[in-house]
Amino acid sequence: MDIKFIRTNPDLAKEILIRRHEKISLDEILAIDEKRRQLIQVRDQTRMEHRQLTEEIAKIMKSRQVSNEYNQANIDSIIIECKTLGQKVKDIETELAQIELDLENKTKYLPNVAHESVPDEDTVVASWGAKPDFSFKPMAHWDVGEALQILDFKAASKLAGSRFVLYKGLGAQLERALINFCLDTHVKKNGYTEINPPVLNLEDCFYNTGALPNLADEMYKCTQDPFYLIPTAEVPLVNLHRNEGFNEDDLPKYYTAYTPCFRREAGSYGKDVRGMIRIHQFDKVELVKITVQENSYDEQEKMRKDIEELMQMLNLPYQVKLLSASEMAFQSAKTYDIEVWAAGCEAWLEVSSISNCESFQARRANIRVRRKTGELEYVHILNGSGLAFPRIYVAILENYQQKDGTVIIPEVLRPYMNGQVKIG
RNA sequence: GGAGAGGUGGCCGAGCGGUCUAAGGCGCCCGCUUGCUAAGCGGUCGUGCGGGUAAAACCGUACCGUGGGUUCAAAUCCCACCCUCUCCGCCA
Repeated sequence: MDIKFIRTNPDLAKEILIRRHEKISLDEILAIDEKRRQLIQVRDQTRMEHRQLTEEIAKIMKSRQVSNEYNQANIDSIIIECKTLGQKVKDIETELAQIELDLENKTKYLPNVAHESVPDEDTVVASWGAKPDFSFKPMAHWDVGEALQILDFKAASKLAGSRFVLYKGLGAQLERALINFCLDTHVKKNGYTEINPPVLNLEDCFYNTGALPNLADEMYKCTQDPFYLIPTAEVPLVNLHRNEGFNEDDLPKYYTAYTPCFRREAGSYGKDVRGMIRIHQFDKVELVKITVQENSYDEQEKMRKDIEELMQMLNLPYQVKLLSASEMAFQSAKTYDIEVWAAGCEAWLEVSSISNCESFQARRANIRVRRKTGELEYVHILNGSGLAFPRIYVAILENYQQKDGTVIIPEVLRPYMNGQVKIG
C-alpha cells in the first residue's frame, strides 16, 4: 500500500487496515502528503527561476569576453538575486526533507493489503496422513534424542546457553540428510536454483523484506559492523536482485537456499523452553519466487504443492492452515502455514509458512519487470520454508520412535545416511 | 590494515566549472532501400518526483557510485564514505 494508493483510495485503504487490526491513522499521513506535494511545487518553481537567472549570467559572462557592454553593478545585482533564490531553495529543501522523513516513518509501518481470499479466522484447508498409533506412551523428542545420544542439550548450553541444540553422531548426520534431501528435491525435481548466501546482511535488506522495523527485537545485531544475522534466508534471497530490472522473459525466478537462521525469541520466555521447538539458531531451506503479478497466486499454490510433497515423502502427517488477515506477517498478502503433527508433544508444529508478498517487498527493494508492452511494473515475490528443520526433526523422532527406543529413519533420507535404516 | 587504479545512460566509452538538453560507438524498436542473409539510410529509445489528462500527449524538476561542501553555476573542484580491480601485510 503506497502513498499514491492511499491518496486515490483513502476509504478502501482504511478498511484494509481495520481488517488487519492496524490502528494507524491515515488522515495524518494524508495531511503530511498534502503538505509535501505543495512544497515540491514551490521548490520546483523556485528552482526554475534560479536556473533561468544562472543561464542569463552564463550568457553575460560569455559576451563580456568579446565586448564590455555590461557593467559590473548590473551583474552583481543579478548574482545577489540568484543567491537569494538559491538560499530559498535550500530552505525549502530542508523543510521538505523533514516532512519526507516524517512521512516515511509513518508509512513504513503500513502492512501489506490482504488478498480477497484471506479469511477473518485461521482456517485449516487441507490435511494429509494419519497420526501414528502407539502401543506405548510416545516420548518427547528431548528424551528420545538424549537417550540415543544424538542430541545434547547440556553441551549446547555450555557453549551458548539456553535454547540451543547440539547434534551428535547419527543425529548430526540426520540433520545433514534433511538439508540435502530438501535441497536436492527443489533443485532436481522442482527447478529451483540453489543459492548459498551470506548470513550477515546489511540493514537495508531487512527493511526491504519487512523484517525491519517490526522484528528489530527478534534479530541479532552486530555492534562493530552494520550487519544483522538473518532470521531467514528470505532476506538474502529477496535482496539478491535489489535495484534490478527484469525482462518479462527472465521470469519467473525460483531460488532455494539452505542457511542457518538466528532468532532472539524475545518475548517468548518460558514458552517451549525444553527441546528444540524454539531455538536461537536453526537450519532451514527457504524458497523464493519472483513472478509477474498475474501469476503469483498460481505460483503460490505450486510452491505449496512442492512443500507438501516433501512432507509426504517424509511421511509426516500435516495440516495446512490459511492464515487470517490479522495473523499474517506484516509484509504478506496471503499465507499458508504447514503444521506437522508431533506425537510426543501432542501438538501441531509450524514447519513452513508460505507467503505471497505481492509487490510489497519489490517496492522496497526496487525490483521491476519490463513487460512486453514496454510498461514497467513491480514484480511479485513469494517465499516459503521448505522446510524448517528442528521441528521436522522433532516430528521424526517422536513419530518414528519404536518401543525399544530406536528411531526408524524415513526411507527418503536413507540414501543420505549411507543406507542406515534406524538410529539406535 | 597499507599503496595504487577505477565507478558516467541497456552496454562500451568521451567529457574534468557555464549550449551537458551528456559526444561517439554498440544494441533495441520503427520506417525506407535491397530478390533472402548481410549491409546502407533516416528516426526513436531512461528513471524518480510533482503538475496535467478519462487515459495519453504534454509541462516542471531531479538523477553521471553514496552523502556533504565550495560557487551565481558542478559529471567536472573540495571532504567523507561505499563498491570493484591490482599489489603488499595479516589470517582461516
